[in-house]
Amino acid sequence: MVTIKNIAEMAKVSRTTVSRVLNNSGYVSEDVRKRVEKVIEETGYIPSHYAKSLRTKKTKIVGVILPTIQTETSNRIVTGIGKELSQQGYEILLANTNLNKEKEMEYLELLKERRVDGIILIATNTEPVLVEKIKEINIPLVMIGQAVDGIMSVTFDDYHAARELTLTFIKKGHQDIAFIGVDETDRAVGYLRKKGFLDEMVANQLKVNEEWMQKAIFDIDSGHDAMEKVLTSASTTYKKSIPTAVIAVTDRLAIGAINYLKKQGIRIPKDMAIAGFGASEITRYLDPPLTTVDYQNEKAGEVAARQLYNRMHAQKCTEKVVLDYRLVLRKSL
Amino acid sequence: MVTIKNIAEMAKVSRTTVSRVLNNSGYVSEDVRKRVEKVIEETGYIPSHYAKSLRTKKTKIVGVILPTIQTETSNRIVTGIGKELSQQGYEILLANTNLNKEKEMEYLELLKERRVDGIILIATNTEPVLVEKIKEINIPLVMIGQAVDGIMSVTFDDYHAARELTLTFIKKGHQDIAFIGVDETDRAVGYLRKKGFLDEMVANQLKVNEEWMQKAIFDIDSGHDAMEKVLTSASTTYKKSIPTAVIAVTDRLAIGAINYLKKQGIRIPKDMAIAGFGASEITRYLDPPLTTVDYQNEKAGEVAARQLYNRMHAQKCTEKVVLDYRLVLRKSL
DNA sequence: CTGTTAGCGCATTCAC
DNA sequence: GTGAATGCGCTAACAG
Repeated sequence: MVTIKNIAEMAKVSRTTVSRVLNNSGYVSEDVRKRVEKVIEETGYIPSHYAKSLRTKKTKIVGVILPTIQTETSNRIVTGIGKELSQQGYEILLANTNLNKEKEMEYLELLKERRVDGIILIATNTEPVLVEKIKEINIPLVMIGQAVDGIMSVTFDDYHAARELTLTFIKKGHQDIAFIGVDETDRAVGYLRKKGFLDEMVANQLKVNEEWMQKAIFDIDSGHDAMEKVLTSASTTYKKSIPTAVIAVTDRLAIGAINYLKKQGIRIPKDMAIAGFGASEITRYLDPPLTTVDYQNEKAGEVAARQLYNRMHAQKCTEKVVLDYRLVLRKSL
Repeated sequence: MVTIKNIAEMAKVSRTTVSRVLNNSGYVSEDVRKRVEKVIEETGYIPSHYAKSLRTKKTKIVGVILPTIQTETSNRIVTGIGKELSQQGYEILLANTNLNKEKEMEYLELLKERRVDGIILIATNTEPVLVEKIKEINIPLVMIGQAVDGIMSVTFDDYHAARELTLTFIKKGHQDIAFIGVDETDRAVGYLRKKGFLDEMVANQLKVNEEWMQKAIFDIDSGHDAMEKVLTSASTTYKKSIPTAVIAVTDRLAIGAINYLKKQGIRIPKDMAIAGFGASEITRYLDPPLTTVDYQNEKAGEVAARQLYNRMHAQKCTEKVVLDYRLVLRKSL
């Protein structure tokens, strides 16, 4: 492997000079520069970035911890991060936990070991141990999707999105609305979206039937099963009534629910209106197209990256950014 | 930042000894080890990986170059790579070209600069400049999705998958089959899948109507438009006939096509049978469920990672692996 | 404008 | 078992 030393010898200059032309720093006369560049060209020399890092204390690497790469949300966020960061000459070290919470902690250590300049954490939980660890490793970090005191974050306005979506249902005349949620340890998706729904119902003097509130996990089939439970529970209670609408906290859950509804011959939106969250691409092509909430995930990634960049360069930067959302009203409602 | 030197001083041993306990190498007496470990624990010392790399010439990082992270295919491949590699203590440096071919070359240089131990390239083309660059940088590399002489690769059996899928259509009685492809510079998806289709048609003495062979790009709407062209061209020719089936080279294209068909009131599969490639999750939940080809992308990622690992450790490893596929027959056919 | 010197944090001889 | 010495490839004072 050819090094800066070799180049220096071949060009009959000092290593410092080579370093100077490499980094365009300091003054180098035109002919010396030419000479050095020629040698570099000939040898195909490419400087070692980590040797440089050892000196400069900057790796120009940002670690991105995510729960799974297999969702559109993650994809878009990572795309956004990548676009923004690559412009600044940073690369991304991928840390995919595959939904394993323990790995989140491990990766935090690992990224510290790698001396990444910053970390972006696409979070699914806000447990104290995690928060503690984050503060312990002491690396600029911004969290996406969940907000925690003392940690920079970019979040979505889950609460108000849920409220507005619910209100839209109500305005359309729906009073009996079912809800498919997820565990509340996911504060953003599990807790806030549910709270938004409930608060808006109450604000409109509407009761919520406990049996129509189902909890699912993050996959399509789970949405199917939750929908089934809503309808079968309805038929076994004294009320014998059925909701006229259902809100699912993710598009995938909504897709699962739709699947069940279609199997039962329940027409959408005539017999049952439905909506999801996330604006995944496919929702536009469903039959009928699904009403959903667009959070502009890619933008979230960009914003987070920019926040991190500012933080890494000790510029002023707000602690918390809450991103806007956009209701995407389609035929399913 | 606390370093190995500090630890050594605090534990009243030499740096060498600290290094020994860190790497479990050489002999260290039990009490000295305890002492050192205690100091490490107290200080929260985490060794610098890149300083280590400078000495060992191993970064334990693998670069993954991909055209886009926004497709299920990529996701699954990356997931597979990640699972396999993390077991071996490697991390992934993400290089997302966002479908920009020039960036492919840039990233190759960049990864060289970062001194990654190996590279996995999810390729969309096999242009000579790219191949040349790959050989020039001289880093263990395995390509996924495309095969090139002299480069290790993991590919899918696109040709035979296309043939078998086509044969399945024919056996169901279809003779007039349309085809939605992509540009042939993508040898695997564009060229091989098309060739498989054509060869199988010919092998069964079936003619292919030129106007039913449409070329699209990689998005859903493009599938919609291609389908439209197939049907409108059909109605303007002297034949006045319409195909009874259509094969799209990706699931997304198929979804777009289905969208158009439904708008036109054409029933699937009664009036028009259809199939795609890729086995994306959603195909299972479409109405009707879409027949497709499962390439086991995650496995491809794993295999590629294992191949790369072997290559990096100078073990014997086959140059080219061709993965099996599986037809997923569903109601759309 | 250019070279000398020094050292980043670590692993690896080679002595003892 | 342990330590001293050395150098990986690079940048950053500091002279000149």
